[in-house]
Order: sequence, then C-alpha cells, then structure tokens
Amino acid sequence: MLQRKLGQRIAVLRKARKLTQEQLAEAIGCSVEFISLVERGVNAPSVAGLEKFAKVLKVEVKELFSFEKQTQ
Amino acid sequence: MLQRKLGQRIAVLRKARKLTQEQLAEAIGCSVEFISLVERGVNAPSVAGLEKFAKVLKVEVKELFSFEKQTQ
DNA sequence: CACACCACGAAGCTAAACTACGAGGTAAGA
DNA sequence: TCTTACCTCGTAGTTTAGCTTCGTGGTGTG
Repeated sequence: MLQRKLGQRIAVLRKARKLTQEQLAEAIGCSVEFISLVERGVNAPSVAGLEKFAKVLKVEVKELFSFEKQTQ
Repeated sequence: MLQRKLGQRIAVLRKARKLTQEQLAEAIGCSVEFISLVERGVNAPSVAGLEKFAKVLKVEVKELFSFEKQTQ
C-alpha cells in the first residue's frame, strides 16, 4: 500500500526534524490523531494536505514519495 | 496550486503515452470526466488514485510530482 | 509517581473525490 | 458541409475518505 510507505516516510522526516507528532500537527494545522493515522498508513492526507506536510517538513512533495522501489 | 501542476503533469505523461483521456479513464477505472477535471486542476485524485495513475502511466508516484521548482 | 510520546478503537461530520448527463467548441478528413 | 474524434465545461448528484473529538491504555524516563 502506498499509504503505508507514505506514512513511514513522513514519520522518518518528522523525526529527522526532531518534531513530535503534536508539534507537526500544530505546524500543519491538523489534529495529533490524524498525524498518527497518517504515519501508521491508516489514512492518507489529501493532495492539499500533502502540500502542507511537505512545506512543514521542508521538502518537496515528491520527496514524500521517495522510497526504494515500490513492490506494486 | 499543487493540483494544477499535478494535472498538467498527468496530461503530459498521458500524451507521451499516446493515450486519450478516454483510454486513460478505462485503464484506471474511472470516468472520462474525472480525468478532465484532474488534468485541469479542478480536482485532485486521492492517494489511492495517484497510485493507479502512476501504474497506468508507467511511472513512479513521485514522478507525478516532478516539476520545476514549486513557487512554494 | 508523573509526564511525554504514541497507538488504537469508536463514532461522527463534512468536504471533496468521483459519477452521469448534456451542450458546445475545435480540428481534420471525405 | 457533415462527420468523427477529442476535449471543455456546467449542473447536479452520490459516496468515499479526509479529518475531527473523546477516551483508553501502553512504554519509557526522570
């Protein structure tokens, strides 16, 4: 699943920025629970949401989808 | 807007594959009208949808977001 | 203990993802 | 001029999922 990998990627980027889920949520303007759902791959942000994540994490949107070779 | 650039990117990739909107829609499993909306940046596909677009267009998802320098 | 950080379930609201229908416009070809 | 292919665009509708709130509980650390 794409969502899963996207979530893992976001978690990695967040930790690299030394942010907690709460801080990330506040910076983005969403709930902490949603961050948790996204990182676990249960939910995925909308395209507009992706833009916010990328901005806060200081990467380009395509970086959020940069992981080795998709299984599918 | 991200949607706008995403749509333009998808249109470029579709044409590069010599597909009509109708063919793309059929391959993805959605309506032709939706393809039109997406390419014009009116709507954006969900993350699950992005996966389908990428698969049919034979690129990785991050390629869908590969355009020169976001204005921000 | 207390506190920070996070997973997770259940439930709900609402925006937007996605559809169907119909009209109209452009270009190319017979 | 008519036809056909390809696409835009408006209106309106259905359904999904993006996102929320509340609450519980687990793990680690000072």
